[in-house]
Amino acid sequence: MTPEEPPYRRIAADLRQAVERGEYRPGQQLPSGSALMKRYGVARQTVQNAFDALRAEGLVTTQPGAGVFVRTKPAVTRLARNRLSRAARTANQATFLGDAAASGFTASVEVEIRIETADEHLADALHIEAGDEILVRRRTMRADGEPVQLATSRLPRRLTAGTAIEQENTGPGGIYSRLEEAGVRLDHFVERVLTRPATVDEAALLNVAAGAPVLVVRRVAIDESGTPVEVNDMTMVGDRYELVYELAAD
Amino acid sequence: MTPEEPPYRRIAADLRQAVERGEYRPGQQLPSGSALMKRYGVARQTVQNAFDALRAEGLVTTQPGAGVFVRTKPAVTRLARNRLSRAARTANQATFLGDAAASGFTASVEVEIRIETADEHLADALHIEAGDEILVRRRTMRADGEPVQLATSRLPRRLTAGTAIEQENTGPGGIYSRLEEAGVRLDHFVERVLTRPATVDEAALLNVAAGAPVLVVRRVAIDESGTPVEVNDMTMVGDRYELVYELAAD
DNA sequence: AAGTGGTCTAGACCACTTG
DNA sequence: AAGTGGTCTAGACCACTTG
Repeated sequence: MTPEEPPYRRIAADLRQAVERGEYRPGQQLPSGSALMKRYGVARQTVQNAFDALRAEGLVTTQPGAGVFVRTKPAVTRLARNRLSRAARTANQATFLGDAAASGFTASVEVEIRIETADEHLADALHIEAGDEILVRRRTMRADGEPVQLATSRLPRRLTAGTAIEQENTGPGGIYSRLEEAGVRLDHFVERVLTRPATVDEAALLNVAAGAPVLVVRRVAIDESGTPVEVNDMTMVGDRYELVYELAAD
Repeated sequence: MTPEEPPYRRIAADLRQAVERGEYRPGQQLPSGSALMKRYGVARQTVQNAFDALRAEGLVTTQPGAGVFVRTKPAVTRLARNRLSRAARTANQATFLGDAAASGFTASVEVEIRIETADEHLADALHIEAGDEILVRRRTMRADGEPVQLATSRLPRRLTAGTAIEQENTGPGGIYSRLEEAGVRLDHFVERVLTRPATVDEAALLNVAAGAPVLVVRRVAIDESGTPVEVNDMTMVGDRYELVYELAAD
């Protein structure tokens, strides 16, 4: 670390404060690189370093050819993740479509369905044998056309063969309702939540900067006998999601 | 966007693949900037851009004066956040210390206790009047000496006056047990989880790069009459936490 | 003492957007 | 046509770590 703050950080701090004071509102353009070079008497790279820092913080977005703009905080998609009860399922259609509608978004989902065989990790998670057939549903969820979530569900093929779970449209209540119709009694779900920087592939699919925070949720559905029947890996754009959980006191 | 990939991205991609192939193991040093300048025939800044990209992804850490190193993935602190039941409380001491012990960390907590008055937002969240006295407990949690979480609890002073909640050490079961002893019947907790890039202040307190993902959790404790009795805002280092929630199927 | 990553200057070219 | 952000070169200095 240098003993005194490097120039690019001072420039970044000045711009940050200006935004916080409301001098530049969300969506508005910040001074251009050239303007800042003159104002501070620095080289191009120094201004670029300041822009990079502000972008990493998520305070601004940059549009090459156009300018640097204060980020408009998008309305949060509130995902009441405890809304997986039977009652909620029979009322709603698919979970994501319900959540998006509740948040005022136009939702769309793209589904790719495949039959694969389980590798060791997945076989372990689903209590099946490696090499067993599994049904894979890969989905891209969009809100107002913008991709906001990638999700991959995997279920033992033995549970899904001949059901609407292998169709694009799984019908009212989604795959959980179809599982129960097929005789599976769901008992509970376990969700593990973590965050990390987006990988390069995720960044491309979700249209965010590489390294931008994503929420990663693995949900496992467990039946009355304690057997896992579905593993759902979800990757959500950090900006667009807020997960809500309710926990009993006893 | 340039039509062909800029040189710094190709350098970053090469290094990423080398790490993925296992050529450089976690903790090991990557080739130095000078070595890469020669190997690729590029300027210092170009190598620096590659390093910056890999750091944003969280793949490497850089130590000025020493080198660029493959990040060692730290053992995850598994926070079974559904462990707020009465039974678990009476068994454990404080929640964080229990979690850390279960994950094999040496935990330490630094507490700062203050009495403040509620601003409008907080008064709204706690169902009290703006200006009412509140007890504020600001904590920094460390695992093996490294800061991993900042937490700020706020409770109406009326509930905490004369209890151990206003002491540094709140005793067995923590503040929830003290609240129940004082006649508060807890009913449930609501946790809202989101992620965002660390602010500059948080980054300094948590010893991470500005913009690194943090998990932000707001927990509200609600009593049997539906009144919120505590608001706890937590900021966790993204790398170090995995939150676990269990949801009933009906 | 030699090597490291971080930052800087001054100047250049590029693809792109805006009026 | 003028302006924008992104990237690059070539060279420099700095504080720091390593042997």
